[in-house]
Amino acid sequence: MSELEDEYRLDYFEENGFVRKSCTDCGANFWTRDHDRETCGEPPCEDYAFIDDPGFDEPYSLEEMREAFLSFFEDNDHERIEPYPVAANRWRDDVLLTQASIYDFQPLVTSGQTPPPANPLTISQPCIRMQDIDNVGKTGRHTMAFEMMAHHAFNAREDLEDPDQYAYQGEVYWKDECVEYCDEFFASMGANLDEIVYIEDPWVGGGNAGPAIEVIYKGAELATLVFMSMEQDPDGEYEMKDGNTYSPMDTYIVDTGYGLERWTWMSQGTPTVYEAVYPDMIAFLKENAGIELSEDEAELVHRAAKLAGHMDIDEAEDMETARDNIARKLDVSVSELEALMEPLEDIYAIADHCRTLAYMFGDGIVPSNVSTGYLARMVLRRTKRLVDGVGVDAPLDELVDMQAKRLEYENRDTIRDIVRTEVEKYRETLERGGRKVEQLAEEYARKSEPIPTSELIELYDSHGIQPDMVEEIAAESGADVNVPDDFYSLVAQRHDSEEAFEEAGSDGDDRIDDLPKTERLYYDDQQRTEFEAVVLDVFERESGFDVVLDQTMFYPEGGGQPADTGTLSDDDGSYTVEVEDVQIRDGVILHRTDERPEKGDIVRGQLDTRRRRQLMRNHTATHVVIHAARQVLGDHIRQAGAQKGVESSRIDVHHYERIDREDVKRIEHVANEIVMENTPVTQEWPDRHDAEAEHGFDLYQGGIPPGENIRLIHVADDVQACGGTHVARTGDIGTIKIRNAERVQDGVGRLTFAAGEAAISYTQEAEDALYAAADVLDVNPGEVPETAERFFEEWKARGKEIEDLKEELAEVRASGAGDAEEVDVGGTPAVVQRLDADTDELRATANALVEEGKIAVFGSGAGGSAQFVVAVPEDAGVNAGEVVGELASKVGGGGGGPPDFAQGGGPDVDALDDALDDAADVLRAVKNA
RNA sequence: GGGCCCAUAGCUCAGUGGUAGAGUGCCUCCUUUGCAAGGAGGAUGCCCUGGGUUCGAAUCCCAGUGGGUCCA
Repeated sequence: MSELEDEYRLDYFEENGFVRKSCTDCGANFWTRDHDRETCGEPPCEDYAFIDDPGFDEPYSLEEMREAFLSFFEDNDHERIEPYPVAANRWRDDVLLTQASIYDFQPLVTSGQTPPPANPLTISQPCIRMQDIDNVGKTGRHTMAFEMMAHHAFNAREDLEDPDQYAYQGEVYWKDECVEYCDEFFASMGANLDEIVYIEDPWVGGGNAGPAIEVIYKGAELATLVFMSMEQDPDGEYEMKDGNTYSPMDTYIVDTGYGLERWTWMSQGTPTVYEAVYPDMIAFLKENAGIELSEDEAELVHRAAKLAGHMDIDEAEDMETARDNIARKLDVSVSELEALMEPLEDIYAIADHCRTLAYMFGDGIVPSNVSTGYLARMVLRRTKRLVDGVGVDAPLDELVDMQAKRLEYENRDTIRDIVRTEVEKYRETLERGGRKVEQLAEEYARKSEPIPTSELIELYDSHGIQPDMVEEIAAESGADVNVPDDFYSLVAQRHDSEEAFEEAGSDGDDRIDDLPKTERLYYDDQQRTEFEAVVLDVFERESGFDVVLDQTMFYPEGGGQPADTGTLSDDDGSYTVEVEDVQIRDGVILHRTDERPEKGDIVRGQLDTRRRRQLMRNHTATHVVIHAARQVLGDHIRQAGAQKGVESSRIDVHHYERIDREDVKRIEHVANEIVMENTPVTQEWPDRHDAEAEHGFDLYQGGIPPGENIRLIHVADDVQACGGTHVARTGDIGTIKIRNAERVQDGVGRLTFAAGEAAISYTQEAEDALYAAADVLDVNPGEVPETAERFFEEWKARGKEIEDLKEELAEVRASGAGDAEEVDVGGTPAVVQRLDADTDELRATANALVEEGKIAVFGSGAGGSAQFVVAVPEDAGVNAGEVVGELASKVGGGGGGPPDFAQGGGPDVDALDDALDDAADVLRAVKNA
C-alpha cells in the first residue's frame, strides 16, 4: 500500500502549506494545514465538535445545501445532471440499489464505451445503503437513505495510440484540481480551512481501485474524493487492501461523494443529523409518541449526542459496551441512559426508514419476495415494528407520504396504496405467525421443555417470525425460548446445502473474430421478407452449419424475440438450405442451416413470412399490452421479463396486488383501442442521453443497450428502447387477446396473450370448450354457469341423500338379519355375511349390528377386490384388527384398525367365500388367544 | 432465480394409512328477560385439482393450481 504514498503528494498540498501526519490514535496518514494536529479527527479518535457550534457561517436546510453545492460546481464549469432512480437494477444487473453517484455511470461510462451525459458534471444522487440499517438512529450520523452530492470528471490518457477507442478523450481535471474544488467549496461555506483533514484511504471496489481521500471536518466525514485509476490485474504492480493486485488503466475518473445530510447537519449543529434533515417529521413523531423530556433529561440527551459517534456497530465491539462507555462518561446509569435514548433512536430510525420507503416506492419499486421488492418489504416491516414499538399511532402510509411529499413524488396515491396493502399483508403474517407460536408455546409449556432451535428456525424461515417475537408470545404461555447467538447463521446454513455452480461454457468461437459485423437489413425495412447476400463463411457444427452472410434480413434471437426461420437459395436455384435458427455473436449473425451453402456464393434469403409476421405482431403487441397495463394498473408497472412467441407471448410486470379478471378485461380493452386507432409504429436512433432526458429510464423495460445511440420504438404514446422487429401500424396486430393472468411471484404478475390469428384461434378454442359444456348440459352457452352450479348443488344433495339411505338400509338389514348366518362366539352372537356393496355400506351395517350387541363380519366382492369389515361390541373380547388381518391374508392382502372396528381386503375375490366360511373359526381362535 | 412451509366446516385450526374432528360462528328450543350471558339439541365438508403407490389415501409419492416465507 505504501507504493501509493506518492499518489498523495499533491502540488496543491505543497503550495498551500499542508503537512503529512500520522494519527497518534489509529495510525492513519493525513494531510492538514494545522501543523500541531495529532489525530485524524474522525470518530472514534475524536468526538463531534460541531454540535451546538456549527462549522459553517449559516444554517442551511437540506434543499438549500443541495442548491448551494450544485450551483457552486455549475459556476465552476460543471453541468448539472438530474438524479437517477434509486433502483439501480433498472440500468445494471450487478446491483439492486443505487449506493453512490458513480453507480449512475457504471459500467458503460466508466469503461469508456459510452460517453457521460456531460463532462465534468455535478449531481445530487439519492442513494440507499441497506448495510447501514443497524446504525441508523443510534450514531446520530447514519442514514439508510441519503443524497450523495458529487462532481465527476471522466478522463482518458492522452498518450494512447488510438484515443478514439474510448467515448471521451483527454484530461478534464485530476487530483489537484479536485482537492482544490473541495477546499474552495468548504471556503464558500465559511469553514475554517485549518480544521479540515484529508486522510489517505485507498479505495477498492467493483474491480477498480485507486487512491482516495476522506475529508474530515470537526469530527465528521463530510466527503470522499476517489481517484479511480486502476483495474484488477493479476500481474498488477499495486496490491490493494482486498488482497488483489491492480494496474493503471487507460481511463481515470474523478469520483467524489459529499453527504448532503452531513453538510446540512454541520451547518446547523443540531444534536443529530436527523433533526437537521427532517425536523418537522421528528417533531411530529415525538409528539405523536408522547415523548416529553424534562430539562435535565433534554440536557443529558444533548450531551450524549456528542458521544453518539461511538455507537457504531461496525467499529464498536458491541452496542452494550459502547452504551456503557458513554453512560460512564456522562456519569449516569446505563439503564437510565437507555430508557432515555432508545425511544428517540427509534424515532430517528422511523423518519429515515420512511424516507427510504418513499424513495423506493416513488421510483417504482413494488414489494415482493424477490430483488429490490424484497428489500423494500424488509424495510417496511422493520419500520412498522419500530412504529408500533415506540407507540406512534399514525398510519404508516401517512408517515411515508410525509417524506414522499417532501421529495415531490407525483405518484403519492400509489405509494400510499402500496404501503397500506403491504402493512395489511404484514398484519396477516403476524396474526398467522402469532397463532402458530401460541400453539407451539403451549405444547412445549405442557412438556416443560424450551422451544427447540429447530422450531425457531422453521418459524423464521418459513413463516417470517423473528425469534424475539417468539420469545414475547411464548412468555405468555410460560414457555422458555433460548435463541442461540448464531441464529441467523443457522438459518443461512439451511440455505446453502448445495451450491449450484454452473460454468457458463462460453462459446469461445474465435473463428468469427476476423469476420465483419453483419449488416442488419431487418432494421431498414421491417416489412421485407426476402433479400440477397454473399456467403462470407460457413462453419460446421455438431449437426448442421453456421452460415455467415455480409447482410441479412434474418432476425437473430434476442430481446425475448425468437429467431426467424426460412431458406437460403443459390441464385440459379441449384440448392436451397433451411435456416433453422439464427444467433448473434459480437455483431456477427450466424444462420444455422441443415445443408452447406458454398462460401462466396450469392444467395437469396427468404423468411418464413407467416412466422415473422406473427412474431412482429406479438412484439408490437407486447409494447401495447404493457402500455395498457400501465394505464390500468398504474405508473409503477414495469416489465420484469418477457418472451415473445408465434402462438402466444407473455410479459411479467411488477404489481403489488393480484391482477384480477376485471383488470385483465380493462387492459384488454385499452390494448385493443390502441390497435383500432391504427397509429403508426416508428423507430428512431437518438443519442442515448437525449433519449433518457426526454423519456426517462422507463425506456429500458427490457435491459440497457450499450452505445452512443439507441433504437427507440414508438407505439402510440409508448416509447421503449428495443431491438426487435415491429409491424408498421398498430392495426396490423389485428387483435390482442389476453389468455391468462397469473401470479408468478409475490409482486410479479404474468400476462399471457395472443395476437392476430393466434388470438382468433384462442378465442375459438375457448368458445369450443364453452359450447361443448353447454351441449353436455343441454342448455344455451349463456346458461352454463347457472346450470353448472345447479347441477353441482343437486349432485351434492344427492350424495347426502345416498348416505342417509345407506344408513337406513344398514339398519333395516341389521334388524332383519334373519337371512344371515349367525354363530356364537364365546357367548356373543356373531353375524357373518357376504354383502357385495361398498365399504361405507358394510361399515354402516356392521355398526348397526354392534348397536344390537352383535359381532359383525362382512365381506364384499364389489369393486374388483375383496373387502372385509369387522366390528365388535366393546365387551366381546375379540380384537377386530386381528380378525381382519387373518381373513385378509386369505385373499392375498392385509388390513387392520382399532380393536373394535377394522377393515381390510385383498385382490383375490375368488377366495372371498372360503374366507368367510372360516370366519367363525377365526373369531373363536382370536377370542381364545 | 433458489430453498422451505401451507391448502380439511363460513372463520381459526387438529387429524401422519383404517368410521372426518374441535373451537368459534350459524339455526332451533329452553332459562333469563334490559343487555350480556348460560343450558340443550341441530345443520353444515368434491379433506385444492389431476395422476401414482395400497386391500384401503385427508394422510405417502409425483405434477399442477393457489397462498405464505427466507435468502441472493
